[in-house]
Amino acid sequence: MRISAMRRPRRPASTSSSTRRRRTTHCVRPATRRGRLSASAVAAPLGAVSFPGWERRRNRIHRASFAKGRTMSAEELPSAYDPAAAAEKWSVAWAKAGVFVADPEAEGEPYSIVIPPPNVTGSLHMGHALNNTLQDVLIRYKRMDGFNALWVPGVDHAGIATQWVVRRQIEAEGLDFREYGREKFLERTWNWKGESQANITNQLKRLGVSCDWSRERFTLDDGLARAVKEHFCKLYEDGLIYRGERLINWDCADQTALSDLEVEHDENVKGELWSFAYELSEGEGEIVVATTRPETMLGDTAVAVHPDDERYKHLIGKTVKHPFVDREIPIVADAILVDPEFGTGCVKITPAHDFNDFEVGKRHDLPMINILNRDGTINGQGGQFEGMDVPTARKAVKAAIEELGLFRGSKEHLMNIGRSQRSKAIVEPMLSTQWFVSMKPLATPALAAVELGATEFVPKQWENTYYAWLRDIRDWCISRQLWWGHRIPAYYCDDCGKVMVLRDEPEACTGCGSTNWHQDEDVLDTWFSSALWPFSTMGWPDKTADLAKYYPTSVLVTGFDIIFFWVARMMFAGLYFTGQVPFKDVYIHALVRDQNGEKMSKTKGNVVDPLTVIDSAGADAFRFTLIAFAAQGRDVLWDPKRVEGYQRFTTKIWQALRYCFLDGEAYDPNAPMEFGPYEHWIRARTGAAVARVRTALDGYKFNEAAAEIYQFVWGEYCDWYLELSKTTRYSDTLSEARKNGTRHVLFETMGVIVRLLHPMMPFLTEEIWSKLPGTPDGFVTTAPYPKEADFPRDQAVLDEIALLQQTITEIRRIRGEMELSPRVGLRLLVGDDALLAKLQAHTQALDDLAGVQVEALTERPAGVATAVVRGVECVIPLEGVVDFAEELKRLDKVLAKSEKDVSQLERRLSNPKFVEKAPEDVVAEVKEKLELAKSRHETLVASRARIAEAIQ
RNA sequence: GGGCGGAUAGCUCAAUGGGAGAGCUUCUGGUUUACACCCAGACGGUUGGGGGUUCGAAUCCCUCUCCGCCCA
Repeated sequence: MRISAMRRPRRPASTSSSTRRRRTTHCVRPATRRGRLSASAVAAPLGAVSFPGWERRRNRIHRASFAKGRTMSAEELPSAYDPAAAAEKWSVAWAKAGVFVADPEAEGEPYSIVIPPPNVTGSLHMGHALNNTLQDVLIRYKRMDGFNALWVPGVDHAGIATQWVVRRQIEAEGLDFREYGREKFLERTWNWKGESQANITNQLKRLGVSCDWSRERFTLDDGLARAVKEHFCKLYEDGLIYRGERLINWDCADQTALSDLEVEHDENVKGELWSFAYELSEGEGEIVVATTRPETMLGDTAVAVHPDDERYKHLIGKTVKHPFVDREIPIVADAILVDPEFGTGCVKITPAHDFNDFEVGKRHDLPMINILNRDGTINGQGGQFEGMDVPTARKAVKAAIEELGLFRGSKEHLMNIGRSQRSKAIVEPMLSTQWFVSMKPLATPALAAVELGATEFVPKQWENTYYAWLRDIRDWCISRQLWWGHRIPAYYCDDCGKVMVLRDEPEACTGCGSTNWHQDEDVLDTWFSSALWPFSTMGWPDKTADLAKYYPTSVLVTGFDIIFFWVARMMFAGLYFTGQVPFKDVYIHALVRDQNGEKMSKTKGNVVDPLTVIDSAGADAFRFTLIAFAAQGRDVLWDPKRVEGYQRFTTKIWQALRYCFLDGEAYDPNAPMEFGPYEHWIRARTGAAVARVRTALDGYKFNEAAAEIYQFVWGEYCDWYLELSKTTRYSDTLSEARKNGTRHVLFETMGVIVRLLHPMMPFLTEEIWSKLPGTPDGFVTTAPYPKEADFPRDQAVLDEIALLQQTITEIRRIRGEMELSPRVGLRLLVGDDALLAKLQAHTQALDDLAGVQVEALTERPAGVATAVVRGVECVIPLEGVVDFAEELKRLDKVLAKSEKDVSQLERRLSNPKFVEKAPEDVVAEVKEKLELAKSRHETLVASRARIAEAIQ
């Protein structure tokens, strides 16, 4: 049964306070208010902003402002935060002031990061947004914390990826890529690079990153080209780069060699295991082999059997006849490759087109016959099949073999197909002359550096990935038959054929003196230049001030997908050329996926564009969302709802700021000020929050740092301190010094909040900082990061306010559960003098926040609701207000919970082994909990009995 | 074939051996103004299944199921 409506006067106990509040309110609402507000609303910058998501809201809020006519302070505060305007304003201001430009001569321990350079293939995706947000959090945190911080930005030419993009553009115009020509292509690609770089830079700036743009680099710029030449020449001189004919992965679409890492494998593709017979050259008989690639038989140079296989032992050393080309093929014994259990136990060997067969070829000194042209068609070695592409040749070979009667059956077979990561074309293993890096000597120190802890991965588990690759490393094919990239600094004499590897073009052949020479047409693998990034961007191979100050870098922030491609290669290049690891920490973050956990990709159409999110929610909310999602070792499943939530967080902060400014004019930082318990409390809580945020950031626990700030701002500062501050602000018994103290702490705490939050929400915090009174001039960007030691820890006041909070929460719960309107004024009768005294120190707060008047429990009214605070019974007289059957029901529910609490705690303590073996403090804690639970339970039982009695 | 990661409230995610939290959603009550993008309160869980270690397990070990990734 619902209570009868009983209007509760604002302050039942003291009507004076309510009139007083009105008076106070009048003080901050001068008669001229209306005129001022209209003017300021017209002048507000909001109208000029094109910001789709905020349009509706802004209009509404502005109408509300007109209607309400609130005055802030001497400086009118806009009624809503405008993220687009703030972003624009502060990006320009920071750039103009050069606050992110690092000075190696300046003081401060160095803290440096080099950006993982985005590819100039277009624009940035969510993964980049996450990656750069995390770096910005770190660099802003450290910069504020007194470090000499440098964050080097830049972009990567991304050879094959960019070439592919531009090639598609050319082909979309109906032109042939090869005919287009190298020179024209390069010109066009440079233009594209300019566009893409501008696009990326703009995106990064919109995100609010604090890179040092004066140091922006590009992997193909002059300085880095010099570094790459040095890299190549030094390794060559040291015998770690060689040119040789090896089996490589050939991309027939791009017509280039690829490294092992650039090949993706499609798993469990349905294919055909196709068998045919080779007839013995001499005598009767045949040997049956099976293959998934019948056309490769054109390059077969052996058939292998297991040496112990009785079926074929007698054939070892004999030959079979190739049906299409004039070639005798030996039958060899190979125990490593051949599994006698699989198929017929005979394996055709094509050393020039299969990695396993290549090894067999080396073991048995077999001829290696390349049957493919660069474009993937069959060459002259293929006889009658010359000129066909692979699929055509496959059909034709099968038909021809069937015609000869050598076909021996076919069955379905699941297999893996290698494809080019970029062109998606099927990769053909092919014998080819390329440049390689000897990896073993480079990998060893790179492994040791991580094993010994010179570089640490976070989370640590990624070190296993790194180890696994480096321990099983193969030589790195670095030449690419592309046009976009660093040209290999190798020169060939046209007369004597001498190979010269030089930092500068030769005047003449160093062998024969001829001036007829040509440079290698090929370019280097992109990662060959990226490997140098941490030091090439700082001026290496010169000895620069930047290198001296900022190298090795402090941390590399990147995704796990390029641990092999990039992280490992930077490690061995860094160690080889500088003798130092390139970074102390490697923070590996997750991939951003869509809500279904799928990788975002253009083909799936599930891509979320960072700029769209920034446009609708603002960079601050967007960044905060990414940070809150960035739990270690877990993928980020993008959820638009979360952005909305954090957008509301920005609003909440802004509204809190407006509250601080309510009588901002009255605040005087130089006037006398005193702090009350609430001021002492929030300052102690602030110190604790600062400590937690710092701990989280120091351990790369980005999501924890975000959660701590969110909880502190919303759950403590707004929900409690702001409400409690009203009791002081609107009081007419408290001194002006107390009120000034409250205003001071409101602003002071807001100042701490914006500094704590700045690395995550740079624009909002800078905007607020610029408006806060009592803060030093300058940007929050360069203000000191808060320290725990700045705030006194006052355990007594923490306990006092915790008690107040518990009491208020208990009463609110009773109100909620019994559906008592907040308008209904209640009395709270406390049955313990000590508790009563403590609560009476907060009568105003209990009235404002819980709507109760605190009194001693002298006589017990017939009908009450019961709250138990610290084991003490507090009753709320409810006669005529509430149905006691309801209260009985409610108490039964509470009792059930309380009983469960007690029995659980008792069970734990009744276990002698627990008391014996568990740490003392744990046992003591449980005992204490039990005492509390018991006394609470007893009180509740007694209360219930009294109510039951009253009903009868 | 080898390796790694994940499975926790309806949803998205936290919680590094001391009886599981947040946001969103849902439900109840509230606009006497910092904020309805708000406030107050409630509901919601055999932490994928099974076994083990331990006084005590979401957490450590084994095993099974499902999902994702890397390598060969």
